[in-house]
Amino acid sequence: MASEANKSCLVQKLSHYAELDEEAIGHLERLEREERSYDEQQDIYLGGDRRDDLHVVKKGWLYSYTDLPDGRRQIVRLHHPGDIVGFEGIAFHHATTSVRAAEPVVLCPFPKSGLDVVFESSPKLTALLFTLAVREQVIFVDLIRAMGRMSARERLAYLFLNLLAKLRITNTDMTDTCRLPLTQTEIGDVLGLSNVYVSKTISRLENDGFISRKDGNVTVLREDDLANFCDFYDRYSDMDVSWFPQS
Amino acid sequence: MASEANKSCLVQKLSHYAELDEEAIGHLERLEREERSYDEQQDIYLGGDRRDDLHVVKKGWLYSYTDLPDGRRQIVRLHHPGDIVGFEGIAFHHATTSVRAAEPVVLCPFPKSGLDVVFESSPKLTALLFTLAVREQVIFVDLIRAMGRMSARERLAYLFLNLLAKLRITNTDMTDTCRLPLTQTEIGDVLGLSNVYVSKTISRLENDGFISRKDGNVTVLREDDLANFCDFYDRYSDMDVSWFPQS
DNA sequence: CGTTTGCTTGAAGTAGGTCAATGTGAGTGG
DNA sequence: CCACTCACATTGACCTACTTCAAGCAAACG
Repeated sequence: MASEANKSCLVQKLSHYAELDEEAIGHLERLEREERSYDEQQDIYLGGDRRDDLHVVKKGWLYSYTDLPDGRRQIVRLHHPGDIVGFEGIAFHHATTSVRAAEPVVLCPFPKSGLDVVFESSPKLTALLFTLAVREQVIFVDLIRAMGRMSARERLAYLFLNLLAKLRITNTDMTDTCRLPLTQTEIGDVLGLSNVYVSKTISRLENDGFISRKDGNVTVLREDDLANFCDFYDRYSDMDVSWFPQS
Repeated sequence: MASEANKSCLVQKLSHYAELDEEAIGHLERLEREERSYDEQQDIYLGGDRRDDLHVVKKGWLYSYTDLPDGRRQIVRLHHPGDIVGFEGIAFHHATTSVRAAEPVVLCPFPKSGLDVVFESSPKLTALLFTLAVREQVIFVDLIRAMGRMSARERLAYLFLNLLAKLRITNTDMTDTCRLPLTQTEIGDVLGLSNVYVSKTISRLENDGFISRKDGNVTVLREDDLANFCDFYDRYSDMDVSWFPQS
């Protein structure tokens, strides 16, 4: 169906970790049958909503966030093409976070039951999804570590490196530059900082020659130094798939 | 095998969410065949270690933590009886965190392959474990929210409430008091605070009549007020298990 | 071409950190 | 049973990384 060039991001991402047969690929492509577009800053759903479907991200960045009663906000996860949004809906009847488009996006909604089919027919895909869920936990742990014990400078370094590592999985041609369609207020809400201090700290990182900025793109200039500086581990490139069932 | 009274904590915990048949229970009990004791402050394993087995907690509290190169430490997870420790080992060859006993503990080690058996023979148990992995993500998200956007006072309130909610699952007779076998330095390392400020903040919470302390126990005096104060959600009591396969 | 939205920069305020002294059991050895 | 120690908790004084407030600016947009 899909040409090699614009192969589904989801398939592309999952294939990075395990070889999938025709049947498994068929299952995945069926999850992306329907398409829906959303405007920049539009909420896809809100925390507390009753949820029955998940989404595959086809295009654009979005994020999951929660508001505190008094208006403080925390962004807890950035979503990129190939990600599945709304997995938490499997464990709870109601959404625990809200999801918003950071820029114009295209999503493919599919019902929870679409996953049942995957679980029942492909042990290998089940193992992979399970592994991804566990990997996600590790990424949260890294963020907790950054927010609990690192300075603003280190947290920003962590954010940039993590973005690069993640995006490289689906953009194999990517080098050290990536688009950053987030306001500084949003970046602050990811890292638990104020927009003002994000601005000051990014400027300092730039002056010190660690990164550079141009037209909403960030370039990481001294990746090794930065990784060392914030003790960064790439959680995307190698996972243990040796125990997966054959099919 | 086990009498009703000292039924396995793992079985007890999982049974809270879904009815398990004899066979499934048998699988779980097999995971707790072997027992091993550890002293207070002893490390079970260290981040970076090659890991081939997981552990069921039989007795005592332990925690997962990571050190930064310069000695700062972040505790990322508290483990209690009935928890499975080391799930992350499924996604990576090497441990991503270290695990240490907060007090004398008893663990039941079992090989990764013990899980394979579960996956292959019980779809229902697989679904449950998957759901628990997702639920764990939500709990991490709550912690990220607390660390990113809440004051020390709110974070401590969150910690106490979360502990109560979690422990009530396996201790059905528990009311509003729980043991707290952690030093204030350890509590600080959980919440991203210094030991000194933990001391000051807990004292304030006590003076204000929210909690009381006695012999290493904490009592939550005004649970509703506290929950309101830190916008707490109990993630333990109700999960969506409606979609689970029948067996 | 005015309005809005986001970035920058500076000045002033504060939550929480660090340092240091003192207190207080719990365990240990004599 | 007492002295000694050691690990923790407490408390106060001082410090700083961050926040908040506020003003000015630039780019995007109707």
